[in-house]
Amino acid sequence: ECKNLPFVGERLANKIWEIVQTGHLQRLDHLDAKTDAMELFCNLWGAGPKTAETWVAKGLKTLDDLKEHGNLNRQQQVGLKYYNEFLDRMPRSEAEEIGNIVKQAACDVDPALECMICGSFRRGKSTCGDVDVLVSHPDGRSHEGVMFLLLAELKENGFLTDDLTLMDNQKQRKYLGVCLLPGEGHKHRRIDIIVVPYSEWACSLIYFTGSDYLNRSMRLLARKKGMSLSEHSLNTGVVRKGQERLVEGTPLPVFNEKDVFQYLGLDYLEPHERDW
DNA sequence: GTGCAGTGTGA
DNA sequence: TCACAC
DNA sequence: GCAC
Ligand SMILES: O=c1ccn([C@H]2C[C@H](O)[C@@H](COP(=O)(O)OP(=O)(O)OP(=O)(O)O)O2)c(=O)[nH]1
Ligand SMILES: [Mg+2]
Repeated sequence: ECKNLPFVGERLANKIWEIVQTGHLQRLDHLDAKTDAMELFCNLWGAGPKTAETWVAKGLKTLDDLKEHGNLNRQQQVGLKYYNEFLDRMPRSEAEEIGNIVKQAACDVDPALECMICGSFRRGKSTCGDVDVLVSHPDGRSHEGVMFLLLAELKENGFLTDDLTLMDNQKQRKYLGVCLLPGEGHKHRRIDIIVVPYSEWACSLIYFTGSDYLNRSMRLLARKKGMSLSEHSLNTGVVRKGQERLVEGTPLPVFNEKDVFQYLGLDYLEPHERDW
């Protein structure tokens, strides 16, 4: 029956069948200590399968082992510090509070700045894994240097507690970090901020609203139509040989999200319909 | 059987 | 260039 | 797992 559901094929259906019949999946019995450690380590921000593999190979098993012998890079140290806090998601209302603080700070930097909370929040989800904020300036040029000023503003009152990207130059447009709402009883939360030229607002908005699955689907569709979609632009006349791009193509005029759907021949999707 | 998105940051 | 992230 |  469930095999008729999308993304449930024969292999998965058999597993579901086994669980329904026996209340158990044998395949899970063979999972060992190594698998446990791999999962533990891959949930650390900044670590993936490769790094986890080297840690397991060294015989490391616990988070305490990592602190001592993991040779953690800067991001992973932050990941370890907030390991448990980063595991869970925040209520939508909290994401909104965090977003509002960023909006206020942006307004203090320049009242003309436009600021939108994207990601799962914009898709209307009831919980959010982090807060994704898109920032730009409608005059088309004053976004330059804004990231630096915005972060300075947000650090003023200790709202940003840790950086996962370094601000080693003024030109950075993508910030990943950690924030903490003022007052008691709040957890540290992940925050992502991007500052983009206004000409890229629509493509950035599509990208940052997601979902990631929808982004990949739209980008694949673009590719099949000889186009290329990124957070910067939708290009036409792209010529590829496998992965490499032989001809860049030309950016199509895109003024809003609807334009992108239209060029791709898709019906427009409201943000809450993009939650694939 | 093959391919599966495109880009930014850190080291 | 690779690993990891969005 | 799915589209081709
Ligand atoms: O591999 C990825 C990951 C993310 N994104 C885009 C879509 C996504 O919606 C947005 C923000 O990323 P995030 O990881 O925050 O996802 P989310 O959709 O906001 O979910 P969550 O509630 O877990 O934060 O960036 C991609 O295009 N590709
Ligand atoms: Mg998010």
